Amino acid sequence: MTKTVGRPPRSETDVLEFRKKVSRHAMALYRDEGFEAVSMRRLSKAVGCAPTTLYAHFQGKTEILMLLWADILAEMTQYVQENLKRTTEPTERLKAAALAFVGYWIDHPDHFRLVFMSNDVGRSDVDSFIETGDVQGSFQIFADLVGDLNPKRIDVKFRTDALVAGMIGVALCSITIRNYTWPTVSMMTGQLIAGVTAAPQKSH
Amino acid sequence: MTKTVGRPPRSETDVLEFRKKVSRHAMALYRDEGFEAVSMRRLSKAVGCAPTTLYAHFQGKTEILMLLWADILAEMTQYVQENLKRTTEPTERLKAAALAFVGYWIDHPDHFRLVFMSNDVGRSDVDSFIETGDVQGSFQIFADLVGDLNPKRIDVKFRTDALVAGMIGVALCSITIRNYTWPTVSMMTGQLIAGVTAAPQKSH
DNA sequence: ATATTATTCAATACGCGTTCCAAATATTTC
DNA sequence: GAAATATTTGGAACGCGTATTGAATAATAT
Repeated sequence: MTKTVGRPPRSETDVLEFRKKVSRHAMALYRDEGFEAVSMRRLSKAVGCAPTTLYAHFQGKTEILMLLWADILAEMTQYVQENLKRTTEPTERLKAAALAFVGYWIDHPDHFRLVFMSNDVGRSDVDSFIETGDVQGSFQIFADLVGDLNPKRIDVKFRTDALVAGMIGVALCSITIRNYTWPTVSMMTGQLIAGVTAAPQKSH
Repeated sequence: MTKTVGRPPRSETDVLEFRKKVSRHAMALYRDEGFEAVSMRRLSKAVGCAPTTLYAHFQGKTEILMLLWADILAEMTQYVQENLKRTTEPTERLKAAALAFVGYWIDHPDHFRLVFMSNDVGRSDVDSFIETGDVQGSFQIFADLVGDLNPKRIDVKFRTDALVAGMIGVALCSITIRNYTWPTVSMMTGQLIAGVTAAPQKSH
């Protein structure tokens, strides 16, 4: 409102522009040279600013890594969609999607780490304003499949979320606890789906 | 067989002794001062050796952190056992155990990170000879509960593993993706259990 | 132009995981 | 003792995430 003397703060568009630039370079670094190439020093060099400047725009590396989520989640979603069996049989479709989902992460453990293991566990007081829309979007496909499976649309939201969390767990376990003899991904995934298709929970 | 001249390699007992010593100090550091206190430099100081010596006995920090798994898993198992409802109703017992399991990790995110998020994802070529017995042991309680639930003991092993992986996924999601509005832990866990109690999978 | 304010910058620092290397030490056989 | 071998050590180095600080620079109102 009131005009003040001196240089004005960053304009909204400037902020977004810079964030977009950082995002682009971080993505390029990650795609071309892998996870470890995305360091604050190298990234700042690519962007063309001082390392400290990054900290004026982001509260830490974690927030920058989140810029890469959207791309990976989009790629994963596309992969899942390609692997949808051409059946109309709902259970078959859901199973195919689930297998593709878990398979994608197991085939790309670096991507998995980026999305699910790069948060600062413990420091939950920091208000990280992530674009949760990305996450929501990539889960939507499963919500649809679960919905198709259950025309009455009972408990679709939390059945879907439980399935997704379960699949992420299967991926995590398969990736990180490698010397334990886990059942096949197919078997464990089938088990999760059995839960989704089960009768509604009695809310007591 | 043939005696060779010169100093012999470390004796088996010496190796074990040193590993035990490192384990003790790592544990003390972690319990007393938290995750970030367990650094190679501080740990070596506590042990009383040079930092580089640790690398002669372990292939990296990850292998040292694994020494802490057993303790945490034991504590978690005990917590689960304490929270077993006094019911004999199998489903109730399993549900109580599952809720305790997930709750433990959510209440101790640092422990969760230590056990499930400190592996070097991607470097799977390294043959990490972890004591998988620890993991096996802490899952056994669930195998028992699942077995009680299903007297015919059909698919107990992979039903249990799927449940455990699912619960770990629920914990991971609740811990790391905090701004997404997940259903309650109770609801998601109930969903997983529904899968365990479902009819056997048709193996096709 | 000048004062004022916001932002960027370079430099420095800390501790981190990890690697390399030459010097020192320990333990054995001869 | 000497020679041989295994291990430990200290020191330095690299790049890392992050924080601080004071100087430089940019953009505005007057």
